Amino acid sequence: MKVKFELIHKDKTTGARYGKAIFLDENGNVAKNPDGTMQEYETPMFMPVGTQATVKTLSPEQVKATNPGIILANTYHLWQRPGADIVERAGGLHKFMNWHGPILTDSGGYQVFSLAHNKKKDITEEGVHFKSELNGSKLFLTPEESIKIQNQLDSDIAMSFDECPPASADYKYLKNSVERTLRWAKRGKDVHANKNQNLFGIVQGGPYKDLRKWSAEQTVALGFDGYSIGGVANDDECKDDMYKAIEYSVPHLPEDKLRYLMGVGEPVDLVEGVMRGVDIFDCVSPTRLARHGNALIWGIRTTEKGEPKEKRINLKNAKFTDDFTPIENECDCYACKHYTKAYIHHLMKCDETFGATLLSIHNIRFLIRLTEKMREAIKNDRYAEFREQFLNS
RNA sequence: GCUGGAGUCGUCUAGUGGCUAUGACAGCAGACUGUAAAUCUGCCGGGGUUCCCCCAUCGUAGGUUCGAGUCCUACCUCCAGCA
Repeated sequence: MKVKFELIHKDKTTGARYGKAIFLDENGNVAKNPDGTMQEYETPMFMPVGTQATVKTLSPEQVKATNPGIILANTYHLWQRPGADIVERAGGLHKFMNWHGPILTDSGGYQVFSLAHNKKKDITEEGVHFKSELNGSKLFLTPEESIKIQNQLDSDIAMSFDECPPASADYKYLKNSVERTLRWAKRGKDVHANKNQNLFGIVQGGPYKDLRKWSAEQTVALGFDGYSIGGVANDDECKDDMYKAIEYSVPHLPEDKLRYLMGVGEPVDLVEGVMRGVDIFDCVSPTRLARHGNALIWGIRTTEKGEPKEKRINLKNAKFTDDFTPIENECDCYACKHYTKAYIHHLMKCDETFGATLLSIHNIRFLIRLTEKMREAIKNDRYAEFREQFLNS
């Protein structure tokens, strides 16, 4: 299903975008979900991550109840297990994992950063050598292979295979890397064969204005169904560098295509990203924080480095033993409507999976509610005010 | 009552004459941004000026020894077997 981005309203003072990602069937009509609802999803949007074809600890029904649009899965991990052939024989990723909404597959580009780096420098022009984290065997992933796998997985949106360089990479390294990522994008596009699948390009270039501009312009020149901004929020990258990366990329991206800020999911970064023209985000943080006992709560705190960061509570802390109130009174999620902090504390102390489930539901719903509030603010041309309020909460 | 065995942090445990008493669990906190993450890190006898220092400590009390959780004696407690 081809995706079309409809830009509905731009906030008058900030330029933040409210729109819809609309998935079209072969006839160009809005596609329908099995339950009869239209396959169109409002932006700004937060996409929950289901790396191994499951949002960890949640059933598809539980994911759906958080009201998400698109969800993610990962090419590298599904390539390794169970293998693209198996998913294809299962009838594609949607059928395999029983998720009938849109799915975006990351290309494995992030694994170039998280798995290949810090081992050996094994990134070549041809592709990337991995040492399997499962059994140590040698793996080789190329742009062509990544796209072919994604074609087989039959996700709705495939991502170009890019290098996601560490935040510590210097200008010279980044320049080479950005140029290679562009060549990889072209190679991937050339073999992309799934007519029902969209292919997104990725802008790289670290915090450098000229590299981001060049990367964006060249990637757009190749022509993709949507564009993402990559290489942010790695290592100890400071917020300023992330915001620069967005500011230097966005002006060179077309207005009528989705803009995806990859891997970003701190509430403050969503708010800042949207102000700078980003439409969609994904992040593992709500589900990972959940498994580690943390619940996102409304507001901002300041880190030791002086940067704004999400507020959260650790339900494993002893002080919640007898706290019989919900995580957030005003939250409409399943966990907040039916369970107390004391109960979730108890589950986490006992290592009961249901604790992680409840916290995952809350954290995902928290971010999606945040995007819902952002949309309302944009529609009413009150985004600057909303942001101000959020940052001072 | 007799014989044998055993007592080490909240719990279990390593230790068999030599530097700072081991590890696990529990407990208390912290970290986490396109998931090698239901993981990782720190603390975990007491006190202080807490990257350092002082004091205490292997059931209790003595003893042997330059040096004892470790060897000896007595006692206490527990376990097993026998009465």
